[in-house]
Amino acid sequence: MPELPEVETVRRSLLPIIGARIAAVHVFDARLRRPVGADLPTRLCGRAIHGITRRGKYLLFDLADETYLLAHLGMSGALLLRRGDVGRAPHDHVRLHFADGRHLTYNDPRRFGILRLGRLAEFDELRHVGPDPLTNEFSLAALATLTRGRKKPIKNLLMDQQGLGGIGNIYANEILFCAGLRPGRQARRLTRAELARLFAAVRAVLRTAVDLGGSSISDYRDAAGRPGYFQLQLNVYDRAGAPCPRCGTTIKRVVHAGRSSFYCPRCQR
DNA sequence: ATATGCACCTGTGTGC
DNA sequence: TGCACACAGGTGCATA
Repeated sequence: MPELPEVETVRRSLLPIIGARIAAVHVFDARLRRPVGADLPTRLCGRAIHGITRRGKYLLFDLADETYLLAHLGMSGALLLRRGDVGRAPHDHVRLHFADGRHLTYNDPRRFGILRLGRLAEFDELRHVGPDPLTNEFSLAALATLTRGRKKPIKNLLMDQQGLGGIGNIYANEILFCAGLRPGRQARRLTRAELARLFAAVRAVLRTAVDLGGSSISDYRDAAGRPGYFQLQLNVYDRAGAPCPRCGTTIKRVVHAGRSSFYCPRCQR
């Protein structure tokens, strides 16, 4: 479910918990991709949320004293901020209760997500997260460096979190449509002009998707339960057999490195 | 080093 | 209706 635009939308929808103090923690099921630490409740209780930042698809809750709660939503994770008695729904795994009566529930049917407490330097998963494509750490020159000498398909390079943090399968496909590039093109074969189009497309697609609150394809919601609207703007993702919105040619599906790629054979070269 | 295949887990849609 | 199978927003490890 969640790529950069969805995670950023969740982050923004969680900002109202800044300042809230954690009064109780319930771990219903610790079996996530990494098991939730048995000491999580003890270590969280009494702490307050001082800030929430994002690194690629990861969220970092600042708990002060150099301690952070690291969260990743995997393929199907959601964080829901509510108040009152809501019971335990299927796939509710962890719930933080705040002193003011609100509570934050981590729900994840596939359990590919992560909730982990520690210091920044302890989070080895963050070492594989490259620069954020929406900041000025990312530039045309940086994109050119990333692609230099790389034989893999440009789509898989865009999805490599070590190069750029936050692009997943939906947005890689949409970015390449916007840039007019086939997903299977070898990264090192892109011309200067194509790299410039690609750079602009990364920025344009991700910014628009954040503005629209991400893509709600089946069940993605932000922390307040609101859906995103970028799914209404998808040009190629999951549209195999349907007409290209620009030229009417039938959208094709191929597989690159085990992930579905969608493209218009006429608009994308 | 680099690129791919597969496993992890549950739900959903499709075809027989 | 039941069943088998393919596929799904991600990542990390094993393998060439």
